[in-house]
Amino acid sequence: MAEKQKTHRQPKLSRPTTIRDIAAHTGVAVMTVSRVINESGYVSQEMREKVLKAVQELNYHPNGLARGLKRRRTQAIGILVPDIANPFAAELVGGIQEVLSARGYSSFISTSDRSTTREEAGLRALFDHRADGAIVATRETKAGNDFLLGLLNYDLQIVVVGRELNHPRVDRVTADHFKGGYDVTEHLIKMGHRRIAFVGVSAPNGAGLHRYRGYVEALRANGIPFDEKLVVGPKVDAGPGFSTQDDGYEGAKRILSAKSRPTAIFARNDFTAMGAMYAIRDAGLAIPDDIAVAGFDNVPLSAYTAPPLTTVAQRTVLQGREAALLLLDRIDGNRQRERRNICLDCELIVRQSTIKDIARTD
Amino acid sequence: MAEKQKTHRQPKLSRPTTIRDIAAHTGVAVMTVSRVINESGYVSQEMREKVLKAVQELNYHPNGLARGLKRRRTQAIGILVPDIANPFAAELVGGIQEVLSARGYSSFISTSDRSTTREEAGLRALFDHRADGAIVATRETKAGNDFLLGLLNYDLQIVVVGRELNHPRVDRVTADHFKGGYDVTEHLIKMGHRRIAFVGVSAPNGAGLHRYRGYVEALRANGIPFDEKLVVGPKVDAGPGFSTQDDGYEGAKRILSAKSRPTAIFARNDFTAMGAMYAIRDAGLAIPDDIAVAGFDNVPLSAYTAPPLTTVAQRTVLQGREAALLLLDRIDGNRQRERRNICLDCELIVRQSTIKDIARTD
DNA sequence: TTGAAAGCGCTAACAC
DNA sequence: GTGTTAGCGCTTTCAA
Repeated sequence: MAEKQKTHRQPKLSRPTTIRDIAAHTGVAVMTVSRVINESGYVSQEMREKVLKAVQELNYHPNGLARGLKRRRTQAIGILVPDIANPFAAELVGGIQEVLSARGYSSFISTSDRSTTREEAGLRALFDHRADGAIVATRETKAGNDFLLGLLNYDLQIVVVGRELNHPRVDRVTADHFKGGYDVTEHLIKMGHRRIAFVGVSAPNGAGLHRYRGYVEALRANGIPFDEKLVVGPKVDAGPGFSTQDDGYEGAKRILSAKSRPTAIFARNDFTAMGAMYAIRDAGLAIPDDIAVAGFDNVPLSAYTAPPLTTVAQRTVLQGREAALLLLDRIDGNRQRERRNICLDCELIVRQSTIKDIARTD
Repeated sequence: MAEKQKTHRQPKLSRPTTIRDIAAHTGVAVMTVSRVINESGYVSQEMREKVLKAVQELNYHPNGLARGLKRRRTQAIGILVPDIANPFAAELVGGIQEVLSARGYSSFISTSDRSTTREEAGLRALFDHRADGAIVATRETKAGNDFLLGLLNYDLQIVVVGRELNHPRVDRVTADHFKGGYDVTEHLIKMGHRRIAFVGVSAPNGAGLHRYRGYVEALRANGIPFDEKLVVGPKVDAGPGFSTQDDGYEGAKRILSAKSRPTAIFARNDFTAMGAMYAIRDAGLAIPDDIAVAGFDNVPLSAYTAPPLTTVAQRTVLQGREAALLLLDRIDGNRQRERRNICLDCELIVRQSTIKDIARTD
C-alpha cells in the first residue's frame, strides 16, 4: 500500500501535513494521533505503530503555532545579544544552545546592535510570538530595563548574562569582571607600571563597567593615585555599552600624545586593545618595551597579535550553559523560587604584550 | 460583567490582553477591534479612537501565534548563518534586518556551527514555527541542500547568500569571489611573486571555493604553473566549509617548513591570514619583505594588523539588503517569478602586507 | 484505551 | 460601517 511515490514529478507546493491528515490516513481519532506524537496518555501498541508509520510516510511535523496557541508554550526561547560579530556572543550562544537543544527547545537569536529601539523590537517580537523565555546579554540601559520589567508582568521568564536586572524572578549569570579587571591591573603594577591607562570608557561612564571598577580599585589598593587623564572613552561615548578597535586606536592615540604618557594600557576588551596596539606602533613605540598592553575577553585572535596579548578569559560557554539551565529550571520547574545569581571566576592570561623579559622574535 | 480590574495590587502575572478584552472594554465587536489594529476595512473615526485608547490602556499586542495560525503568515523570517562570531555574519544580518524591520517583519537568527544536524534543527524550528521565509548563508552540504529542497515543497521561501541552491524558486545573492580571488592573486603577481601559496583549503576540496578557483585561474592566465604543494587546507579538513586563525597558523607553518617556500601567501579569509602572519613572524621572517600576505573579507581588524592586511572587500551589508528585498518580493509578491541571481563586485584593498616599498614604522 | 467537543486568539468571508 | 460565524491545527477536558 501507500505507493505515494507515484507522484508525477515535483509535488507542486503541498500544504504541510496536519494531524487530521494523519487521523484520516490511519482511521483513528485526531486525539489518538496527538497522544502518540506527544507520548501522553494510553495508546495501544497497534495504534501507535500505525500512527507512527503514517507520520513517517506523510512527513508530519506538528504546527508550532497551533500547538503553542493551545499549550501556551512554544518550546522556543530567545537570545538577545548586543552584537553578533563577537566571539563572546558566539560562545555564549554555543553554550546556551547545547543545553536547550538537548531539552527539546529551539532558540532564536536577536541583536540589539547598540540600539534601544532594535532591542525593544527584538524583545517585542519574541514576546508576541510567545517565546517561553529569554536570555538577555545586551548592555543595560534605562529604557531596556523598563521594557524587560514590563514583560515580566506576563509569563515570560528572563535570565540576564553579564548585566543586572533587578527583579525577584530574574536570575543572573556573570563572570567576575571586577576581579578580572583588578587582577590584570595588579599584574601590570607588579610588572613595575605606575602610570596605567584605561582605554574604552570615559571616567564618568565607568560606574557600570565592573572591569573598570576593578582597575580603579587595584590602583587604590596599591597606593597609586587615580588619574582621570589616563582614562579615555570612545569618541562617541555610548555609555557603558561598547568599544571597538577604532575606539581603541583613537583613544590610545589621544593618550599617547598627552604630556606624560602612560607606560601601560589596560583596554576594555581585546578589540579595543588591538586598536590601541596599532596606535602604539603608529607612534613608533614598542610593545611591551615602551608600553605594555592588556585586553579583556581572551578572544581567539588575542593569541595571534604581535605580540600576543595579555588578557582575561571569562568562561563564556559555561555562562551560556548555566544561563540556559537557570532558564529551563524556571520554565519547566519552579517559577516562584528565589532569584539565583551565578558569578564565575575569570582567569588572567599573561602573554608577551606585558612581559619584557621574554625573548621576542621581533 | 468583566470586572477584571479588581485585582488587588501588582497584577500578579497578568495574562496578556486579548482582542476580546479590548472588545469587552470598549463594547464593540471583536471584529471591529481587529479591523482597527490591522487598518483594514471601514471603521468609524469614533470607534477607532475608542479602540486605540483601550489598546493603549490595556497594553494590547496581538498574539502572533493566533494571528499566524489564521493568516498563514507570521511576518517572521529566519536567517541562517554558519557561525556567529564573524563580521561577515554581522554585516549580513545588519543589512537584512534594516530592510525587514522597515517592512514590519521580524527576523530570527540561527547558527549551523558547521554541523549539519544543527543546521537542520534550525531550519526545522523555523519551518515548524511557520516562518514566512529564510535567508540561508550557511556553507553548502549535500544533506543541507536536500533538507532545503524538501522544505521548498511547502510554502517556505528561500534566498541563499554566498552559496548555491539549485531550485527554480530560490533566488541567490553573492559577491564575485572568483573575481576577488583572481584580482588579489594578480596583484601579488604584479608585485613580482611567482611562488604564491593558498592557505585555507586543500586542493581536492577547492572546487567549491570560488576565491580559490580565482587564484588558480590567475596563476594560469599569467603563465605560472600551479603547484599543489603550495595549497594547504586546515588540519581537519571540513570541506569547503571553514577556516580559522588556527588553521591559518598551522597551514602556514607547514608550508614555511617546506623545501622551497613561497614568497607570498593568499589566505582564504582574513582570520586565516592573521594566523598565517603569526606563523611567519614565528619563523623569524618579515612581512612583506620575506613573505607577502593577503586575506579576504576586509574584516574591521584587517586594518589593524601589523602590518595592515591586503584583502578583498565584499559588500556584505548590501548583500544582506538585496537578499531581504528578494525574499520580500517573493513573499509579498510574485511567488512564481523566475529565479534571480545578484552578483556583486568585490574590491581589492591593498595595504602594507603586500607592499614592500612603503616605509614601515616597524 | 479511545473519541467527541470545545476553545486557544485571531481573521476571512459573509451577513446586516 | 459593523457584527456574526466559522475555522486555522492543535490539546484539554470529559465522556464512552
